[in-house]
Amino acid sequence: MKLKRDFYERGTEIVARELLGKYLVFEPPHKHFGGKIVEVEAYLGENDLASHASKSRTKRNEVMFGQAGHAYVYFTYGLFWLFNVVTEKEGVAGAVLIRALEPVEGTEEMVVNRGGRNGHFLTSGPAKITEAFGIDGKINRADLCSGLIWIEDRGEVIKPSKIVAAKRIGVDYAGEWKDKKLRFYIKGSEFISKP
DNA sequence: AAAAGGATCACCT
DNA sequence: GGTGATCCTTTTT
Repeated sequence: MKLKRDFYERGTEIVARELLGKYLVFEPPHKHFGGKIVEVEAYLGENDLASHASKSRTKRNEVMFGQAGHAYVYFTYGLFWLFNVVTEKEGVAGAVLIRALEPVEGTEEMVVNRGGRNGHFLTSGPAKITEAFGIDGKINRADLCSGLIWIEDRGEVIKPSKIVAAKRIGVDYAGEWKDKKLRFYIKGSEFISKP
């Protein structure tokens, strides 16, 4: 069942943990993609130097301050789109970066989108996911409580003992925040982006 | 180890 | 309104 607003409208870290084992579903016209979330990162509010929200409100990051349950999709390194989910009450910044999926539905189309790559190369990284699904800036600000893209609970429960907390990837510029254990993944999954 | 690539932001004029 | 450094990555050497 589709996650509702109140799931997202909580603390970023708990939302991140609970997104593990849920399914990201994207349905553009005549297509259907689905994948099980196996790795995420929490990006907190204005104090978190790794978070875009740390430089207070800008045109780019304002969606992070808005209503929970919306998509925050941004472009980086001149090449890649990254998909995040907005958390916290309206007015409080927060987002969860979806870093890795286990491909489940629409995999043939994903292979095409990924230039013929297959297996664990399909969605084992945040920019690989968006390429595989065909997600780009048009999805930015989309409401995950509507019909284009959403996250659903299929009844799987990930035991706390199967969840690993680790430092986030690619944020070594973030001073004292760079080593905080705000990255979470399912232990043993072959689809995570980095061990 | 490093290139690929463009939007964004901080900081100038 | 222009400039330059930077970036929540991926792929290839």
